[in-house]
Amino acid sequence: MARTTGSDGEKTRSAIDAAAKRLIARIGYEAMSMRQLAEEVGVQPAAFYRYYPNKQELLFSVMRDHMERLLGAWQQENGKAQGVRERFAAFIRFHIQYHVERRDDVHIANMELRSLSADNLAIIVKLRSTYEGSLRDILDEGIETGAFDIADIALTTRAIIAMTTGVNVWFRADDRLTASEVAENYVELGLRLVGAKKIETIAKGGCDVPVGPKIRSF
Amino acid sequence: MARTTGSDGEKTRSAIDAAAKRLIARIGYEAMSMRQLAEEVGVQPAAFYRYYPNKQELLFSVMRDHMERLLGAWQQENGKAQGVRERFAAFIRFHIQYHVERRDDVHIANMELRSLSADNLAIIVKLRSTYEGSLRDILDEGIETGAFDIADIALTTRAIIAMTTGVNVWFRADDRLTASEVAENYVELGLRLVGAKKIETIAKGGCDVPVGPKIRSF
DNA sequence: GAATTAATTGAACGTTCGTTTTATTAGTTT
DNA sequence: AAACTAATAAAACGAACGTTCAATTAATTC
Repeated sequence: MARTTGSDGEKTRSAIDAAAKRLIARIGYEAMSMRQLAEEVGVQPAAFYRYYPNKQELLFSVMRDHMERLLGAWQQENGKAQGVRERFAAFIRFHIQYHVERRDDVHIANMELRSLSADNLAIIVKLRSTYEGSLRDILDEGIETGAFDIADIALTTRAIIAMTTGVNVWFRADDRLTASEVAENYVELGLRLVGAKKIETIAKGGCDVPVGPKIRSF
Repeated sequence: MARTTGSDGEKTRSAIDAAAKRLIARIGYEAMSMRQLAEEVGVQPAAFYRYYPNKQELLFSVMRDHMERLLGAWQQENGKAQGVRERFAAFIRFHIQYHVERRDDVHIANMELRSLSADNLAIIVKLRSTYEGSLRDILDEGIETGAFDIADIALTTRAIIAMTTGVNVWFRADDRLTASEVAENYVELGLRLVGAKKIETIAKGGCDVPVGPKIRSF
């Protein structure tokens, strides 16, 4: 046999992408064989090479696409919020929602950096630090305006990224908490981390009574 | 050739362990070949099988040993601290110090779970949740005694674990912060996360003025 | 010093790896 | 309907994989 009836380059390409994401997220890039990928797509291994020059380029493409989509989505969201506190909350909401919605993409981006070639790694790391830098900018602004109380910005930025990204490890859609409930919990945790003062508190010069979300664990 | 002069089973075993940890941490379990490992040790590939039945058992051994060492070390540390607040601080200090001291072990434990067989995974996951459970116990106690203010214990536990474990990703020994400086910063962040009240505050029924460590970022 | 055990080598096993080449058919254009 | 392009299959490439086996030498025991 050769070309199959109803075969379509675009459909095959996206089928390859989808299958690759699933497989890489599940078993890892190194563990995924091209034959495994081909079978998942329902095609012979050789067909892959019409769409990508090699396995490495597939991984890079998946990660680059994800990072650019992530950055674009956040830039769109970033403009909406008014005030540092709300911008900070918006970042955390966005970050967690996005992570939950595109689990595989995010998981690959977090786990497969070491499988990238040196050149590709440099590109992805740059995109990643652009994204993380946008959180840092919010913390900077929060300090300048006096809304936040932060001892070490770089360290706190990393702490928040790690904390929120960690959701991806344990979150399941059928859990007791929905994605937005988790997000709201993390907004509160984040506000605590940055030492956010209540808006009235800043004006009055008073002090905060900690208020958390109403959801309690069992 | 056959047995080499000065060859010693114990030394070879620990050389294999050390090389394996380095390699797996650096390039990953799947990416590490037995020939690569053997060369790193300075031995022929076949020599490995005198010490481990197969590659999987090596990974499992590395991870089990690490988890048991971690648990043992924390149990030793756990008894010392007085009061919930100090116990909590001790956990964070311990966790970060241990992570910094045994980077490779921790990195492997975090990254290579998916490369374990089902049976081995179950054992490691159990050890892991025992460790994380000991943090949760501290949070529970903090809530009961009124020292902490936490909306969702399970979620906050995970947030703290993720935040502190994340140190391993970016910490370098030659960074601007020493391990214990980082640890102290994270103790403050942790206390914020759990809504810890100052000891005097609890008695007086007053409110907190956030106080962070003195180290500022540049 | 002979017998035994410990530690390793060198060569090979069959399998799977990522990838390439060539041929063949499906769809599109002229 | 002929010519052309797109999309695939089938088969094979050499290299590398984890692992096994038999032979060999070093160290230890008797």
